Amino acid sequence: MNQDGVDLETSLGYLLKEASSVLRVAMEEVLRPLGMSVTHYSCLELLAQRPGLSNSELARGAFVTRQSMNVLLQNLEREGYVTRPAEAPVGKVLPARLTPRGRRSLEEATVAVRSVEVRMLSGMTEAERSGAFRSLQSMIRSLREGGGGSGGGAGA
Amino acid sequence: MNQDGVDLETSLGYLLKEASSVLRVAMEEVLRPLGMSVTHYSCLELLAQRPGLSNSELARGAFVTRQSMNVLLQNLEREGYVTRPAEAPVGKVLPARLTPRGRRSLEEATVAVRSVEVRMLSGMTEAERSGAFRSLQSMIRSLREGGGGSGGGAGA
DNA sequence: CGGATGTCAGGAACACTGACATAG
DNA sequence: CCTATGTCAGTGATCCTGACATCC
Repeated sequence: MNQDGVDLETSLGYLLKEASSVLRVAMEEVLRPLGMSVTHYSCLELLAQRPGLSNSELARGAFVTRQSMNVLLQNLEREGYVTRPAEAPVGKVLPARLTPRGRRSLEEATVAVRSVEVRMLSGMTEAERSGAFRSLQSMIRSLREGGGGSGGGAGA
Repeated sequence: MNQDGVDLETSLGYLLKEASSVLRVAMEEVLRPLGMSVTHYSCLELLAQRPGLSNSELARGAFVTRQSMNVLLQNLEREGYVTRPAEAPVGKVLPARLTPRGRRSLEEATVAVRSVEVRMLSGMTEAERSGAFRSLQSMIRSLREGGGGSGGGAGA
């Protein structure tokens, strides 16, 4: 068996997909009662940690297109969770910031999300966590290096 | 900073999402020339390794709903990549199998996907890979245990 | 009867591609 | 000119919900 196949049972790629799927479901589960999607939460969290991020920067941080983030951002702005200046201080970039209401909303969500993360990491030692951290960073870096169609970046 | 936040920079959850996002993009990139989506490929791969899987089982293995998998399966059947008996041999379960055409299609895709997986794992030692494997399995197990609303299965 | 399955249908939430104008 | 950005519009894939029949 598996003379050519990747062998799903032992494939790190498959396991990575499975883990992120389970994590996504778990996060949706705790965020749904708050009327919040994962991207929604990610946006607020990004703004809390790095106030003034632009729409495009938020999109990259939440792993969606800037168009999707724009729709979300407009909703958040209309509902009073986020504010953006009417005029760009420089260029076209509109720096977004949380309102007090946005901050309160995020606090609720953070409690819920953190409980998921704590549960996910239960049963792992500190060494295992830092090992997993480094491994994931390595995978991301390797995929990004050779990934883009812009040409080979494999060299030095 | 981050008196309450999860700190995206050091969050394994965030890193997991990032890694799966990058992996997904990389897989879509190599599968697109073959006219194949990730779920499409996953379905063929599952059938190659475990012939006779039903629609519901394939859906669980590819992390989509059975309705979504059903649509895909019908397309694959109509285009001659997969066959299912007209009558269920037992119960309602229709065991699906790859046709020779499906197998050929999968072979192309496997080469492409495996190159992505190899690239992802480049720069990691064997110990790091098995460590990451165990860590991901642990995260999945922990999230599943306390996750579902079906009740606690934590007790022995 | 309940539980799991296969299948069809409608609608909703979400994301993506394409396109355009603006700014550097 | 080229790139990045913000934005509008249309499209697509996925999901959820409900429904119905079948099989254990």
